[in-house]
Amino acid sequence: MATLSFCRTTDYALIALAFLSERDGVWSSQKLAGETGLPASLLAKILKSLQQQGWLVSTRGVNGGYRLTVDLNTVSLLQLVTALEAVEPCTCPDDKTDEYPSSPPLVALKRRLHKFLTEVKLSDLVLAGRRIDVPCGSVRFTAKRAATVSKF
Amino acid sequence: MATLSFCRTTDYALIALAFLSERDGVWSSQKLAGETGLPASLLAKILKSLQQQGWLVSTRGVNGGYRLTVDLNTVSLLQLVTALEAVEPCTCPDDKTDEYPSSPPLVALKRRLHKFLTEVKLSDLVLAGRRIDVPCGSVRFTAKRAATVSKF
DNA sequence: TGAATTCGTACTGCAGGAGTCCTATATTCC
DNA sequence: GGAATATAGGACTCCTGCAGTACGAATTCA
Repeated sequence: MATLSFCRTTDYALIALAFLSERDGVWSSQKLAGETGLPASLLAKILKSLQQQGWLVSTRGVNGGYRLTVDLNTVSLLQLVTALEAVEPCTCPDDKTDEYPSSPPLVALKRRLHKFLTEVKLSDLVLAGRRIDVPCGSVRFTAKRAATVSKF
Repeated sequence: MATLSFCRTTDYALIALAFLSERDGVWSSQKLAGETGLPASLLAKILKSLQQQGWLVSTRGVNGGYRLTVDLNTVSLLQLVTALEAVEPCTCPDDKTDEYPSSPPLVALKRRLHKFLTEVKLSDLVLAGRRIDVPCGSVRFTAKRAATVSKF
């Protein structure tokens, strides 16, 4: 189902960006996968997307790889999510691309979520993670797919 | 893709609940579908889920249907999302059901999202929608599927 | 009692996306 | 120049959300 969730792609991207932000230099997708424990195939795809966004610079060939070129303090969660999907920021909610009626409560929901995603910067998550102030009370989404369990 | 999105199920549920909260009486899924413009087949399934949550009471037979029995002020967005999926609230983030490492930034993200989802009550969305204070600046998720466009 | 209505459940099909894999291209080093 | 390495880009498979349909069970009403 996953009615609301961050999927693996977002998770992996966040992990990779956090890793790179704390380490200088060039990292190949293979090495990055080894260090972070993420599946290499998907990580490669994600890194390519991030490079296309201009957040990473890629170098081919021997000793090549990716290097972080953006300040995570300037990147919002919305930008990350947008970068990784077929998502477009919308300037006006009353456009007609929605197939089913965009009812008022739905619009209100959009606005809230937009605000939330915009306000959270990736650096916030990295720094918060470093502080390890992690009490219980988080959320876990359980997918039905055996190997896909955590959704965000 | 849909890395982060409310899917149709959540949207439809919200629309249906908002509709019922502003109208008293019993509504069959057929009538509700007619009034809201939602597909009857999926709406019927959603209503059943909501009934199983105890938010609606169902009556069979002629003049049967569903009736809202919960105060939307007491229902959070998290509860709605949870009710509609194979989602379990998690009491401790370090359980071992996650297949990939739950890195610190990821945990921080979970906490933020959990907080957001918990704080937004369904009544907030209904009331906000009624005020029609809807300036531009919302978000639109564009799926590739032709008839599926808006994701939340 | 029987007909009409409505929920409950199961089954099916389709489309799109997540995730994997394979090949082509670019770069470095010997 | 050739081998090794790494990104670039596509093609492919599988899963699942969405939707439709059909039949059975429960309830009302004539």
